[in-house]
Amino acid sequence: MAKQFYITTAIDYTNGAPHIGHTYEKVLADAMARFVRLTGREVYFLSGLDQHGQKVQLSAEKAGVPPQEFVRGVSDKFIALWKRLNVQPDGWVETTDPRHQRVVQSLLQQLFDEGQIYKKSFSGSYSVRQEQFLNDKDREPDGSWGPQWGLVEEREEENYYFRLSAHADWLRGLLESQPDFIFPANRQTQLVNAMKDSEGVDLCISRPVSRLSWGIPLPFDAGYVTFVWFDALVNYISFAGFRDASPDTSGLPKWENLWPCDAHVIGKDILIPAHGIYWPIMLHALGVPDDQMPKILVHGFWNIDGRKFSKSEVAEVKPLTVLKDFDPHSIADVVGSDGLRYFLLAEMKTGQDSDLTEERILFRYNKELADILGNLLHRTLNMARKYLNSVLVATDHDCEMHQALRATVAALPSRAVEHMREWQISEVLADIISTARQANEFIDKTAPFKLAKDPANAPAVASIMRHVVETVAHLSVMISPVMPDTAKRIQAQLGWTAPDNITLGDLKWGLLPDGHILGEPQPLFPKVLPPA
RNA sequence: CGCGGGAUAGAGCAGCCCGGUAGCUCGUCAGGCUCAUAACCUGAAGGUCAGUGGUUCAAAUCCACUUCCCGCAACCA
Repeated sequence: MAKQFYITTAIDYTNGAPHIGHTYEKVLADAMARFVRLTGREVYFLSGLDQHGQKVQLSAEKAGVPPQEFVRGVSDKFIALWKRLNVQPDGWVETTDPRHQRVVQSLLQQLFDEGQIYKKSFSGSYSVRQEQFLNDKDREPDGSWGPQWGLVEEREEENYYFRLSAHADWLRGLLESQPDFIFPANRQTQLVNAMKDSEGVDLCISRPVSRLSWGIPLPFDAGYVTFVWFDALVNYISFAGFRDASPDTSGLPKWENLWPCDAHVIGKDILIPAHGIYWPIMLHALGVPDDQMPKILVHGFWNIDGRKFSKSEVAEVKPLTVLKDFDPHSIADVVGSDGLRYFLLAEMKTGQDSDLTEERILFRYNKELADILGNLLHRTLNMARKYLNSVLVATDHDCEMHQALRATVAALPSRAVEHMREWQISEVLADIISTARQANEFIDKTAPFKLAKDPANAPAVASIMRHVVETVAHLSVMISPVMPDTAKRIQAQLGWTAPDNITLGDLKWGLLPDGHILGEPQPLFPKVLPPA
């Protein structure tokens, strides 16, 4: 079996409800997965949730429920949102899964046995209320500890550490020899720079059970649980069937078919140090060879009014007219789940930051989706019904404009593949909308609504209609990775269904055969107008 | 001299790697069309490409410096 295309997302922390940032990343990865499938390659898409840790434990206590119950509630919110937005991973991570815990413990035991994990003590300022050590970053401008920390005292604690520093030179070498380890390239530069002045610092991987009980116990010391890194990051391999000799591997894929990962899709906030330093070094320490290192795709953030997205600042945003707020559900309520998917992927150039504004959301929806694409289908089906009784027939009629339209459509797949080499989905979408514009222009220039007045022009009218309808059929397939529901709705109106396993290579002119009967026109994207 | 990104028509962006008198979408103004979700198509106005200096026959594009904006700053044990 050929190696599958393996794509993952960061796993989201189950401490609060999903917001637009979580949503973008999952929609991006989902569209990437669907696109790669459209090229004919098998794909395994993994996503999920990080459920352990201090904050979850505290939030659960505050809510007065056991952590399991708290985590379940938040997890279900993520699951419901992904379902609504057609984010469909093949594998689903929940770090409380026993299959995951077994792999984590096995890895830790291996590293402990090899002497890569050791115990040492640390002393520092400790906030009793927040149950955590503080550092200088947490101080107020005047150097004092803020009231949110409560009583701060000096405390000493023993913990387990992973010998991260022992592998720093190896990582520097890897970054030099594999310049495409991280995309976009400037992120790799940033990482290399960040490592220049790195000192010999090791990674703390544990917490005493007395402080943190909601986690995976260390296999070699029952007094501690695993702290974040060896729990969360390991999901990428534990749920990929790594070390699947354990008794229960039900539902897990075959490791040999997946690894190495083709794209760890993450936000720029967790590249350094987690995914850029800890993760490759962990893999290296575990014996993963250099040519089996994963690829990392770093995406940007959504800004609101030019500033970083933050809950406290949302209130200062200029008033919205039709959106309730920028919650993913609120946006989908107005422009639909595909409208939201389209906006997120059309608006952001993969790897960079973008602004999130109501104006842009409505523009993308009303102008591009409703006016250009939706209206194209609508006007065409309407004319086909009037002039052709909705039946496609063969004619010899042809001219330069027909040829030009066919050429544009024929070039779409290869252009899309080219753009997707750097995951520029926004460019693929721009091509699709541009093609729809060309089809609108084609209609205006050839004017079938005028030709139809004279029966002698019947072949020309039939040919024009057929060209536009065929174009829309191609567009429906091209746009399906981003708007899966819309693709189906377009096809339903065309009276056509693309085969489930259709690939870009199947997109030859003539998807709709002679005698094909078109369906009824129905506005695809009802306009969203602000209240008067 | 901490690191990275950005500064291009009223707005949002592309072009910069591989120098050759600036492009896309929206908005504005004017026109066309009438099949269509008051949708579609065409044309026009609008920019000395943040600033200064340098390299060059020629710079938005290369180099240096400056200004402003955004984000990050691994050791949260």
